[in-house]
Order: sequence, then structure tokens, then C-alpha cells
Amino acid sequence: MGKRTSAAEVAELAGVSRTTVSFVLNNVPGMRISEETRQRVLQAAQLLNYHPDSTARRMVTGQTKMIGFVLRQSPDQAFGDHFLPQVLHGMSHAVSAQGFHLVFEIIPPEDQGGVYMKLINERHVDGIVLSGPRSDDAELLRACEQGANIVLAGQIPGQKIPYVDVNNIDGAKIATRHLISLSHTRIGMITNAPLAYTASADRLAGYRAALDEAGLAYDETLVRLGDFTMDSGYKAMDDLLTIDQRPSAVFVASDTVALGALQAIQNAGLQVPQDIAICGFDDIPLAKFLNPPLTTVQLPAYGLGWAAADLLIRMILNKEIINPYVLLGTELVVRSSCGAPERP
Amino acid sequence: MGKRTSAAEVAELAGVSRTTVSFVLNNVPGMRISEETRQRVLQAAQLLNYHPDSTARRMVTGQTKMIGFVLRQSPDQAFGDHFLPQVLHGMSHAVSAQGFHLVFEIIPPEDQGGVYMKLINERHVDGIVLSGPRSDDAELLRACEQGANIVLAGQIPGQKIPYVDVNNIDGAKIATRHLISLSHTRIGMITNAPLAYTASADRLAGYRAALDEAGLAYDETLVRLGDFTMDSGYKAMDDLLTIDQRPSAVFVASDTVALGALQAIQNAGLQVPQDIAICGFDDIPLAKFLNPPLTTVQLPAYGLGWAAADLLIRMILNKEIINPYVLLGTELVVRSSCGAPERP
DNA sequence: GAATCTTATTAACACGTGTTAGCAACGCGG
DNA sequence: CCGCGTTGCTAACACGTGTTAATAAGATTC
Repeated sequence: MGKRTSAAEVAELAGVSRTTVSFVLNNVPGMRISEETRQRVLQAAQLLNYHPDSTARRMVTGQTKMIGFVLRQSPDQAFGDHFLPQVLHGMSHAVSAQGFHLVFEIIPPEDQGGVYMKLINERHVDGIVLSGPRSDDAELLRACEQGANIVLAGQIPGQKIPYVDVNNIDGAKIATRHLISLSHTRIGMITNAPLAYTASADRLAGYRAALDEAGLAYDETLVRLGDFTMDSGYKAMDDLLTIDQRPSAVFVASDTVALGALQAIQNAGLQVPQDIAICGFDDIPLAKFLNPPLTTVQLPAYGLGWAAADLLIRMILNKEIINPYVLLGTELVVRSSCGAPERP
Repeated sequence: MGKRTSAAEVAELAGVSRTTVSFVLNNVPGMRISEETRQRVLQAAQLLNYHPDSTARRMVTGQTKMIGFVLRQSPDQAFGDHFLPQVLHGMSHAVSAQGFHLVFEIIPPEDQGGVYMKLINERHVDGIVLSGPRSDDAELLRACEQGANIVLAGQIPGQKIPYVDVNNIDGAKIATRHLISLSHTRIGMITNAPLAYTASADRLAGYRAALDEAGLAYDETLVRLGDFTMDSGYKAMDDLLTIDQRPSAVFVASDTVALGALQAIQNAGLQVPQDIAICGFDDIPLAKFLNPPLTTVQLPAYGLGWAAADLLIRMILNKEIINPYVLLGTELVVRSSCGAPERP
């Protein structure tokens, strides 16, 4: 590993002071440097292959120019995580556009101690995006109280901490409206998760809102709870098929859960969409390869990452913030599982 | 944002020098500190909620305790990346086990300038794991020449740069052997990518080796080239089906490509595995949900991430390195697309 | 010709830590 | 009383940079 070259060595080679080197290389405005010395400095820097030491720069500026992305996830969950790569792309773009870097950290789901707070406390980063926040995370609340730069990916109900999230209510509304527009009047729903999860409750609320605005009655005998897994979807749908006057369409608030529901329908000898229409949520990569291809609501994964990082950096730089509570819109991806004509 | 507390303030509160604070908090061996002052310092530190500033520490130790993970990937590719989350889990574990942190950076596929080298040059990190290295990357070769700490995820043929990779030859051998063990003698192959890619050439080599050891002749009329996509798999398989004496089994060196191949087979009115057996490579999440579920070779994504980070950190810390060229083994996942009885 | 302004450059400080070399106090053998 | 080892602690340096205040030389003004 070749010795690093410091600004002092560049200064010596160019025959000027280290201060001048700094002024030239940083293009400090207001500092009068003659064109001749400017060139000498630039050449010397190039010749010595000089790169300023970010650590020393952090020391004096007080900024690390780094943000953390803390992901609460078990290794098991990782296998089924279809969106992380896109989220990371979004973050990476936003981050490098501002000259920042991204520190990535995974913490176990059960962690409550706020291990990740070391990132801020020891000043490895200027702020963090926290994915999967827990409402019982005392460290988190205290840190936000003290003005730490934190943006949530997801929400904690009741807490006014800046966040970026999907507009789940709206997404569910769009999906349900689609089913209604296809003349369905008995529309079932299977949630993506227990209602303790904000996203789950919101998607249920969106479903109800769509029924309301169409003048359809909400019938809770048509609603079942999923819990992330295919299995839960299978059971829920199996159950829905046994009631008399079974629904002619179902909105399943998670593609993974919908996968199970689809199997239950087909195992019962029924056809999708002829006998039952089904609409999912998330648009996982697999959705378009299902048989039939699944109509679903697209999760704006890239946008989530981008918006979260951008908001956080605005906070760090004290830039103007229009709205610290960002809800991203969704889009319906029409395929053939609802019987609608495919849109190009 | 509350003012940070420095070691000096802790020292003042405890009534000792800053040096003593440093000795106590770092448990410096050989330094005699009386139990009484030790306690005073610890209490003061706790009371003031002191956390040492990593930047200042970096300054004096010369180590950043960070490694970079540079991923060469376009946003389009991200959607089809099924392994990144697992790779990151592996890295994250290895990294935090050694008290390091991970800096994540994405660069566009066409980048040749070595933008990512800024991570090392400006000393943001102590070393990097580079995914998707290009053999025409001049910056990379020069940096390695100069002794930079770099580990490749993947290989550059002919260059002796430390790397971690899947044992593609072995994986392909295992897959082909499986087909042979099911009494197939005319076994076709569709590669995952053009042969310029090491992984692709190696998987082809493994396929040939398995044929060899079974005494089966290599017949290049049974081999087609894929290029990552489903479409390429569809075309390749469609083509294979037209030759006389079509193969009774096919090894497709990528699950995604196999997806297309499967469609081609089924569109031709043939049954899998009755008419043609098919074995994939990668074990993407979707594989087990295909119809029929796809027998395939599991890519050790978690292990790749772990091993790469671990090797890099060993290099950084000058620890003993048994072998800087790591090839990870694979495992066959038997499902029903080859007609073998499923293993539990 | 003295006073003032402009131009080009630099000396010196600050950031917060790890660490080496050294200092004062004390006990103990002679 | 002197010399010496031990114990407990600290002063001072180093790390590489950004930035403020100051300096010297030359140009301009009155």
C-alpha cells in the first residue's frame, strides 16, 4: 500500500503554502490566486495523485457526508425480500447526487436496544433512514426528541417523526375500484398482515373507502386476515370459499399471500378470473409469471428509497422541506387475473 | 441536535486528565489506574452520555473500520436481482462481527473510470468488495498493483486478484450428473450467458466434465447460448426442439433462462418432466413455485457475501489468509422438474 | 511622498482522539 | 539521607484538513 500524499507535499512541490493548495483545489470563492500558481498547484496535485483525506475533512467540517440505512430484517426474511435492490438503487442515486455515501446496516427484528444508534452517537453518519421502526423503540423516540436526523421508512402511528411510506389507503382503493369497475359487487378481501401493522390497517381502510364511494355495503364476513405468508393466504381463501354466496372477486393485499389464495382457488377446481377475480398488492417479480398473470398494485420501491434518502439529506443540510411526511402514490398493473383487457 | 460531549468534558467532570479517560474507556493494558478513579471516569462518561467520535479516532488510528461494497448494476437489473438481500446479510454479519461497517455503492454497468476508487483514494473505507469486475478496468488493475485492499465478487480470468466466487464448474457438474443418474443420455444445455463471461464458460465446462466422466460424448448440436433473459431461453429451447432426436433432458444454467425454456416446452405441447426433464441453476425464489417446481442448483448467496467481507477484512487486518481465491460449493435442490423423487 | 486600497499569499488555530515519554509521590533497602 | 523501583497519572505530540486573520508587495489616490 503506497504512502498517501498529503496536501503539504503538494504545497512543497508547487512551491506554495498548504493554504494555497486548499484554496485552489476547493475553488474557494473570494480568494485571489494568480492563474500561474493555480496551474502549478493543479499540476503538482495531479502529478502526486493527490486525494484529500475524507477523515481529516470530516474532522474540520463536522459533517461525515454519510447517511445510514438501517434495515430490520432476519436472514429468513431476506430470501423473500423482492424490493431491497430497488430501494437501494433509489437511495444510492439520491445519496450520490448530493455527494453523500451510504452506510448499510442490518439489525435483527427483536433488537430493541437501538444498536443502530451507535451510527449516530459515534458520528459515523449524519443521519439515518430506519426501516421497520417499532413503536416500543425507546431509544428512537429519545433520539428524535433530541433532534437527531432520522427518517422512517414506514410509520409509527401517533408519532410525528418524518417518514416516507407508500400510500396504502390509496393503493387499496385503486385495486378495489378496479374490481368494482368490472361489475363485481361481492368483493372479498384478505389482508397482508395482522391489523396491528399500519400498512395492513390502511389497506383495509382503502378497501372500505372504495366500497363506500360505490355505494356497496361493507360486509365483514367477506374479510380475512393474512400474515405475510402463502399459507395464510391459502387458508383464508379456503375459508372464504365455504361461505354461501361466495365473493366473485377478492382483493388480496399482498402478492405473496395472493399466491396462496390462488392455489386454494385452483385446488377447489375453480377458474381465475372466470369464477373468481383476484387482485394483489406489491407487484413482486413473480406476479407476471403466475398463471394467470396477476393484476396487482405496484409498490414504488425505487421511489421509496430515493425519497427517504433525499428527505434525510435535506434535513441534514437544513434545506427547505416542503413536507416531512411523504406518501408515495401507486399504480395499478392490469394483467389477466381480474378478467379486464390488458393495457399495453 | 444537542451538543456532543467530548472526552475532555468527561475528564473535567471526573477530575482527571483526558488521557486517563482514554485509558479507562479503552481498557488500555499495562496502564495502572486505581479502581476509584476508574469508577469515577465510568460514571462521568455514563452521566454525560459520552460516545467517542469515530472521525477523530479514524484520524489517529489511520483505520476507517469501514469496507465498501461496490455493485455494478443498472436499475433495470435490480428488479431481477434475487440474491442481493442475502449477499448483504452475509456481508453485514461478517462485517459487524469484526467491528466494521459497510458502505454500499452502486455504479452503472458502463462505468470504466473507476469512480468507486474514490472510496479508497479519499479514505472513506479501508478496502472494497467489487462485484461485477471488468477485465478492461485499468484503474482496478493499477490499484491492486499498488497493494490496495480489494476483493472481487466474481473473477477476472488471468488476473491474480483475491476473489470469492461460486464453484460454477462443480455446480454444473452436479446438475448434469443428476440428469445422468436419471438415465438420460441425450442431455442438452442452454448457457446462462455468452461464453465471454467466466461463469458461463465454467458452467459449460462442468456440463462437459460430467458427460465425460459418464462416458457420454459431448455433442455441440445440443448446446445453445442464453443471455440472461427469459426470451433467450425461449428461443434456445424452441430451437433445440426442432432438431431430430431432440434431447430428453436439458440443463439450463440459469433459472431465469430456464423460465423461458419451460414456456417453450409447454407451448410445444410437451410435458415436463415426462417428455423433457429440465434442471436449472441459481434457485431463484420463484423456482419452487413453477409448474412443475424446478430442480436447480442453489447459489450460496449468503456465503458469498460473508466470505468476501471476511476475506477482505483479514487482508486489512493483516491476519493469516489460508487462501485468497475462494470457491464456494453449491447444493442441488431436487424438485419435480426432472422426474426424480423429491428429497425432504 | 504619504496614505489608502488591491492583490497574492501565508501563519496559525481548531477539530477530538490515541499514544509516548515523563513526572511526582511513595515505599524500601542501604 | 540517598538511590531506586513502583504506582498513578498527565503534558504534549500527531493525524490532515478548512478557514480566519494577518502580512508583504505593488498600485492608486490625494
